[in-house]
Amino acid sequence: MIRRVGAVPVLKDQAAQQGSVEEQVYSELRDRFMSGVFLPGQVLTLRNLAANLGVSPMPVRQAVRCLIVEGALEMLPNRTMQVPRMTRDRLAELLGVRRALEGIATEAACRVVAPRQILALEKIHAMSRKAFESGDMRRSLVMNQRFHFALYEAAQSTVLMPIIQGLWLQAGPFMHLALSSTAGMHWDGTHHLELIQALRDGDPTEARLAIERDINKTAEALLVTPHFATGRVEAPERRVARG
Amino acid sequence: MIRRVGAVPVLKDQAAQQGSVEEQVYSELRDRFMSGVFLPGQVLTLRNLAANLGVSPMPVRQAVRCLIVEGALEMLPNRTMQVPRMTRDRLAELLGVRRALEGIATEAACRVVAPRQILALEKIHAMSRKAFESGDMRRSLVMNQRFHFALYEAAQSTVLMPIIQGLWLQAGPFMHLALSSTAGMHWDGTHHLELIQALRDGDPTEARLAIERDINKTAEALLVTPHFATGRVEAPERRVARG
DNA sequence: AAGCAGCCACTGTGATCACAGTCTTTTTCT
DNA sequence: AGAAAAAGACTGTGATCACAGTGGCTGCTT
Repeated sequence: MIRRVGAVPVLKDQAAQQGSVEEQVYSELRDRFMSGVFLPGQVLTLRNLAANLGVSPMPVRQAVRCLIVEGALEMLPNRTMQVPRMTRDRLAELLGVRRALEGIATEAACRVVAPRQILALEKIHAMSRKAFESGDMRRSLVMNQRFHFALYEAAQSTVLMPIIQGLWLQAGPFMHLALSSTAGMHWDGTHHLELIQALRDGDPTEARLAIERDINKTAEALLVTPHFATGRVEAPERRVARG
Repeated sequence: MIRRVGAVPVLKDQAAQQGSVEEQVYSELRDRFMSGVFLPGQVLTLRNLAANLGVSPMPVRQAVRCLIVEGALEMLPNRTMQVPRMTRDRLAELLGVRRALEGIATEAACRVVAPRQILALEKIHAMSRKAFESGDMRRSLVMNQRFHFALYEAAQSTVLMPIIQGLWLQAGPFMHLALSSTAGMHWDGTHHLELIQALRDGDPTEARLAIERDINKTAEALLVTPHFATGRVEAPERRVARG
């Protein structure tokens, strides 16, 4: 990638990283959504994102369009884009669909998972626990996400995986906003251990139940937070310097 | 919309139809996927689509990118785009997810559906039956799709609806290829009537079972067709005349 | 006549420019 | 001083151009 004067290239410009600039932008923006960089209600503009990423507005346009289609971003009637605010109803729906689809994915994964993958899950869970105990909720959340995705990846479903990723993408900004504070302290990874045991036992039904319990636990923690959409603006646009 | 010389404007250029050109293109392409205009394996190019729709390649680029993200379109390593071929495994996955999500949507719809909407469903079902009996499988399939979406729309879920649409979008080209022939003759709308009755009775569980039976019936019809991806090309690119 | 090299049409991608809206801010008038 | 109006900055959108990579076709060479 070509460095441009006056820009801050955030994208790794390692040789031939992968694919087109638009794909890199898309991937980078997804990461930001999943890791809580963007806040619910925050307004994004094409040119600001482009300048921030050190690329022209063109690839950003397409990436942003895709994010809108996925529901990760919202287009207001004014044609301005903002990361959606969360309502209780919408969150309940998202968690309900997650429960159904991640349950299916977990059953499928349990039938084909390799011992090596179970070990990887244990490792990720340990990192999540460690971050949790040291109070780094942000990191704990990211590792929790990696745990779930590592599990579903074992199912090798090209149908389920993109849909589940889309669900996390939609819930990402709110989850980080709600759980990065001390409100997230109610969560512990108990159900992850139950899941791992079920995988070892080769018991798909129990594995599914463990994941459902985990999602229910997350739901309990999320539904009691006071961060739902109200009338006021939660995260005003962070304007960049001009001139 | 401005008519351009030498082009065939397919998009309705009624005054201020809705939104941007890109949205119209996106909507039009979705309709084509859902109505069997595109065949599995068919290769699409930006400039051909643009010429065909009577617009510049720019809005088509973004619309196509969104379709790729949704899984309706596939990008080959050559960076050419083709509508994905279907495999038995992939179809089974799609139908499995459909069963889960449309089951949830049906239960939700059953709880809030209005008598007027049930009447609308009966009307759509009648049209589907009529087309079916007159041998117009293409139209029967489209009406069947409208039946399902009218049902799920009653659930008013902004989470479920886009996902279900995405699933139909992915299966659309193959369904039309497989069922437009006499192979689709095994299907009848029996389960639709059972569903309508369950809606009248206000019995969500029975409504869900009726939809699941309907999807299973579709699955039986689809899985016996010989149209799955093989080595040979099923639908070579339809090239347009060149100057 | 068969094989290989070179050419040409065509692909998606990215940048730049122009334009019509919207929203804020400033200016002007009462 | 307050309200209305106009000017200006900034938004997403679309069109056009340039470019590198790919594929297939043509025509020369052996």
